[in-house]
Amino acid sequence: MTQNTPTVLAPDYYRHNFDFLLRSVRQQYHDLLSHSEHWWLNTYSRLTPDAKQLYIRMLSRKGRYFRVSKLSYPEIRHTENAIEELLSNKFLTCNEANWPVDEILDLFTKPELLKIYREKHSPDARTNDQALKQARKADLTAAILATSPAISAFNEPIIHVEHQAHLTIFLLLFFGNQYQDLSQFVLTDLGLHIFENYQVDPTTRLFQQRQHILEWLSLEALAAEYEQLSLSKRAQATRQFAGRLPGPCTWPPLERRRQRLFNRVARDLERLGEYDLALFLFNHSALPPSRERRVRILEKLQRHSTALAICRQMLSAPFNEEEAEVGQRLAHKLSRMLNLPVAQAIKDTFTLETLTLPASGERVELAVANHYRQAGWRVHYTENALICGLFGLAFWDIIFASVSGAFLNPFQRAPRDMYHSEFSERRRDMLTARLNAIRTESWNHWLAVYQQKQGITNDWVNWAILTPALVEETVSCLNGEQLYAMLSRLLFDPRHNRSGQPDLVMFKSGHIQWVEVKGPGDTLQANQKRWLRLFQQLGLDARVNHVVWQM
DNA sequence: TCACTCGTCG
DNA sequence: TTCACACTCTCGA
DNA sequence: GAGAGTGTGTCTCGACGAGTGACA
Ligand SMILES: [Mn+2]
Ligand SMILES: [Mn+2]
Repeated sequence: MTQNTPTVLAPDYYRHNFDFLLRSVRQQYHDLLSHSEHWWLNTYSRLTPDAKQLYIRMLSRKGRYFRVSKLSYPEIRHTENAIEELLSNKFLTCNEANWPVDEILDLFTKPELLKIYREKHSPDARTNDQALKQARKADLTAAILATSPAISAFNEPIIHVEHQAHLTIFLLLFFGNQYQDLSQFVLTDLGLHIFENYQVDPTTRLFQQRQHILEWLSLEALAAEYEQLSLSKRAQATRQFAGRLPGPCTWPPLERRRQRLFNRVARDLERLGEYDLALFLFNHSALPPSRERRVRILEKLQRHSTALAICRQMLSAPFNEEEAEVGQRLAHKLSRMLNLPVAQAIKDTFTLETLTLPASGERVELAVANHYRQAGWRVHYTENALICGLFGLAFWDIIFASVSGAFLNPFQRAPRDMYHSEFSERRRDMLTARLNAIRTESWNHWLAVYQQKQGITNDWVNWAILTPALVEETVSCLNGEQLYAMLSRLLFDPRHNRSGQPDLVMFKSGHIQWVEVKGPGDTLQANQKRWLRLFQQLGLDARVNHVVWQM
């Protein structure tokens, strides 16, 4: 953990990163880019370094509007000239009459807004003036907005950065997601994020058609719009939004996203009591919890036998373990209502123990950890980091193996198909061989992989929690059969089985014990029960400690 | 005056 | 772009 | 007491500084 490595970057580092992004996308997606995007690329390439850099600086900042006085960078020599150049190339616009005044008012500080306000008002309106000085910035903005001021009222040129949408598309094409951006480059250069040196596949593209790009963006825009709208919790607006949801997509990744949005909207409609429309939307989604929600709505509507039929589907072809269990519970409940025979549900028999601890104000998990330390245990508060970490070490080379379409850029923490069934299917032989080697204890390179890969970003490994001593002690306490079973469970459903691992793991005289801590009012979650059941089957010591604070 | 948030930047 | 917990409410063993 | 529903606090890369607004 040595952070004192002051990496010094060239003053124009961000231009090189930006150029790299543009070059990569042009190479890979040349034929899918629009005329406008090609024009943008070509125009950009002819700009002077100063103009390029100022443009990138603006693209990297928040918002679309800027005050010229707020654009000052030591590495850009002649800002005024750069602005002129960008204006004449249509990369910037200046002081247009139809701009939204509220967005521009946000660029000014409260004292500046007060000055603008006073210039527009005669000085005899003193009473109001005093009130505004005390007011919040938002109120002041509203007061100025009410006077519908012209752009000239700001006494300073305002500029607008153009073609932000092109950058959004380029980032999407490059990263293949919505959350990584230009800052990823500098974080990597500084060594804050280190990625595995896997083989990037330049032949496989995420997007095959222009249409997919456009659908992706419009779906994201729709989802973002809904995010805002859903805060209002109004039935009328939500119903209207539902009418604007798009039809099916042929491309699976898009279709998944579309169904996620359907589930979100349908869930809100259900909360608002709009059961028919909610049912309709859930019907168009195969993603959990679509079937569960349909059953619950049908139950509320007293349509018990229809609900039971959906339960049967959940049980015969469950999407995951969670859905199977929920289906079981709901089927049980509905069968009783319909006077059908029901099988007695099997109860869990976990080791439960109540601990009475002095109230200390610290996290309940830490209090329990200290309790066990006093009894001579070496305790680690790991939650999901331990077994997930072992998974990451055991399969490191397979996770980052070169599989077509798995790696699109150098900044991935997992292959694209990590959380889909394709991950196992396409690496079956390698995974089976590794799993068997672990089962027979002939693969035992946990620490070697740890030393070799320490610090490299892997979606499965949290290096801060997973220490070498923890790895060593854990694998020495578990036999091959137990490790095999745990890793198989993660591999069976990497997306859902990642979570629910016990809070604490502890060691004493060659013995390993897992403890799930439950504070007052907390109970075991379904995913936690599933891991505890596996520990039980494997003959491992796992217990649930309920904590009562001592008064 | 001071704690806190937010945006910026390497 | 989660995951686990805190808190509340409602049933039905 | 279990199950269900809803909401919240964490994750954020971290240093830094301007601005804000609640306090005296
Ligand atoms: Mn926990
Ligand atoms: Mn816990």
